[in-house]
Amino acid sequence: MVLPNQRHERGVAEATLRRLPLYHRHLKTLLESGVTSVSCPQIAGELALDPTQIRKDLETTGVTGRPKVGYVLADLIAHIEHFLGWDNAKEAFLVGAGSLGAALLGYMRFEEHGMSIVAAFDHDDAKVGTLIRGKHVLAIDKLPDLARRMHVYMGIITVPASGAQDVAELMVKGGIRAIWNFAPIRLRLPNHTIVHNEDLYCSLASLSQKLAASMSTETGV
Amino acid sequence: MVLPNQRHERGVAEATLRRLPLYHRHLKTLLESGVTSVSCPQIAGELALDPTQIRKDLETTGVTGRPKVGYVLADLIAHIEHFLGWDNAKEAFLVGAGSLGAALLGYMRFEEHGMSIVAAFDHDDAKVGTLIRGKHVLAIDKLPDLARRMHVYMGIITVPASGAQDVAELMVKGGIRAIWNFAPIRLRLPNHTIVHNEDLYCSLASLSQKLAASMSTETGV
DNA sequence: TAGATTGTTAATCGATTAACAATC
DNA sequence: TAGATTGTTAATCGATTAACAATC
Repeated sequence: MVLPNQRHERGVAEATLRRLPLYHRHLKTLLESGVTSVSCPQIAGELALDPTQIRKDLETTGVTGRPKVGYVLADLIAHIEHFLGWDNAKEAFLVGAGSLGAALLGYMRFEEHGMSIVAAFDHDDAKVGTLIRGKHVLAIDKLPDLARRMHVYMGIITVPASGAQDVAELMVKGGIRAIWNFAPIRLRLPNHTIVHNEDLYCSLASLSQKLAASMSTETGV
Repeated sequence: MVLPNQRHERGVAEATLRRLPLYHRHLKTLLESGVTSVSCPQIAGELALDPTQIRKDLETTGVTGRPKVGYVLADLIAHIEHFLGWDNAKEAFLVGAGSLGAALLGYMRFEEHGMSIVAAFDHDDAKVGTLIRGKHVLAIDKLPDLARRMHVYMGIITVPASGAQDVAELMVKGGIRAIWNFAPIRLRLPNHTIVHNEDLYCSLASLSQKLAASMSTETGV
């Protein structure tokens, strides 16, 4: 039997974490258009979602609103950004300067979303020492030391599946705690490491199944 | 009140659709190593998942096994591939030949996962007419006609958010039914269109929140 | 046969949705 | 005040997990 542990705060629902950025993006556009306050039913109408669900989601960020009025827009945005850690961007190392890695290195606006890629790593000597999208490419074996010295806690893996486990272990060795893994493989890491898998094949599966189902169901239309 | 409709088959759980590729990948490696049959408890042990959940997931593909023995490996793989539509790869058009688009064009093995990218589209005249990763880049306005003539039903959007809605509407106009959207924006499309959003900012949110939470919780360790 | 695993039904759990009092 | 919206509690829904009979 597991005793309740005060330290071990109840994790936030994954679904909520994935909806908050949606609200955030919409609220930012509202802010730009000069709006100063907003209500859940309003957001719900504009995003075609359920107002109660939105209220529950916003509640997790700790923001409070006023009946009849709604929320102060700037306040709401600030709460979401703080809750997601976006107001304090974490530096990240990216490993695997291939085409996908290069694309991510060039992604603008990760800074506004809690992450700043400060360097890339690759095992290819031809790439080491060069700049890709303005970011230095370093040799992989430098990673653990550098991560520790620079206090980098976030890593992105964009190497092929075959090399991902080794890269992940180097990251953990360097004290990295959160890994965004784009390699199509399940990493085996210590439990305290936070891993988010961005497995495109898994993602594609739901789309292809639904399309296949829709193609086979139709007989006439 | 909604009457039960035999045509409208109950949708498969999204979570199941996302786990099937995991099993598939693992089973393929088992197949390569010469294994011919496999049981749920075995898979569960190797992937650190629950055996009952795996059995339920496999059940949705329609495969049947034998008590005590398990499933015939080749049979199981074939059922997953058929269920996901991977045994009959759909042709796809990709719009937005930027760095992310180019990375996807170069992705090997989409063919084994139900999708074959046959051409790319871009509004940049400098790119139109060239080859990227061996795929022709065409002018965007050619898309609807070509999609209809070639019977292409799947589209991938890798343009910036500002252009995504227009691209999506062109796709729908061309008869495309399933869209894999990498642009960070919610598309407004007819209900019959299947959309899968691959919003990296939303995805990053869960990772950054968990990291931020873990950084703030620790006082000593 | 004994034992392990499938197939299936029931129980649990968590997230979504509904209901409603408090309040501005 | 009347009406709309928040905050919160209860009900519903669906997915996960457990239980167990059938079977090889």
